[in-house]
Amino acid sequence: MRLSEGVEWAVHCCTVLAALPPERTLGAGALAEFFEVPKAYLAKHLQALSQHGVVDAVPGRNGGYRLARATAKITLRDIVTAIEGPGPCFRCQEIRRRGPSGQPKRCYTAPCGIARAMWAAEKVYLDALARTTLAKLIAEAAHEVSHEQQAAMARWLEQAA
Amino acid sequence: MRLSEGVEWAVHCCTVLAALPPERTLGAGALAEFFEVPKAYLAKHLQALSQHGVVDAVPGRNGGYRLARATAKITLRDIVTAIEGPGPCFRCQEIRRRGPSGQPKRCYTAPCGIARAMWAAEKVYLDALARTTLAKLIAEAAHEVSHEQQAAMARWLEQAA
DNA sequence: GAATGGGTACTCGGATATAACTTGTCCGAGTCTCTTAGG
DNA sequence: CCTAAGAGACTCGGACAAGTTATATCCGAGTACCCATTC
Repeated sequence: MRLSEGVEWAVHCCTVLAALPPERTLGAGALAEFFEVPKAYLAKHLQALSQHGVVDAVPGRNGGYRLARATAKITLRDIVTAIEGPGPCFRCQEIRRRGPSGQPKRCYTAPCGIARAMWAAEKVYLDALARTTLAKLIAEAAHEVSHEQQAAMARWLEQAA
Repeated sequence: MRLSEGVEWAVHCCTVLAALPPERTLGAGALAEFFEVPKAYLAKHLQALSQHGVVDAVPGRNGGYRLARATAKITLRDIVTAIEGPGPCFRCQEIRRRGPSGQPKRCYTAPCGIARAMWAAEKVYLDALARTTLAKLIAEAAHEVSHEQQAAMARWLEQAA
């Protein structure tokens, strides 16, 4: 089990977008330059965020991306789900039905207990992600990141305007 | 993010091994027949379980696998970790250091807040898996599975002896 | 009849191909801006 | 001077390859059993 590195990219991009003045946007190219990642591939992930309503995409010359709603309303779960897809990590293949001691399908009404346990753990995981808002992440970072770097980021945002 | 289907195979195999009389073993071939899965590939996963101390492998003619300890001492976390590997799902690439506003490495002492949040969620997930013992799964299944199927499984275990 | 040595059959274990998915790239559709020509 | 039309440039969006991991397979090493031979 391994998450796509696109998740890390997406979350970081959202924190940068959160620093923008209202209505301003930032293009995939600018974000790719900011993080030194392949532009086209980052664009793919931003596209996923856009399709899931995490960010808004503005087409046209001065277009780009901006957060679709307030940082307090965006959670890590939203971003992870957008990048990784909605399906559960554990896919029950119902192998209990197969083999010599398997029974007809009608005998299996409830989901397999193993699958239920795995899904319950996944729910706990996603709930934990849902409790972490983008606003909380940014507030934490504000205390930890040096003023120097925050200034450097502000300067970069200006020149990228 | 997607778990290997080997996880499902491994857990089901453990429940079958738990039904064996003490000291009896079951080979990879028998388990593969029971679940109608490719024998060689299942063997690979059983090998992983063996290396992580979940099951014991007995070589030789009447050899095979048996649980390494009591079902109450084996958790879903043990099995998932054995199959999927020990590393975290989220691998922080430290992209915060990169790009035009990145700072020298010494400026980043604590792990990235994003990574901390992701890892905290993973810990919750693994803790949930660790609370689900094999004994609990089997006890639940005993109430749900029909007596007919339990008898079929017992018969199969006899003829596989 | 009992013991022993060897052959055989069955087991696990790791090294080896194939398939699927993640990663990475490219080009087309659409939109805003700037320029320029005309009124 | 103001307006408006058109070209241009920059944006997102989906379609198209390459690399890596998961899937599937095979063959070798080792062990216990079975049987024949011998005492």
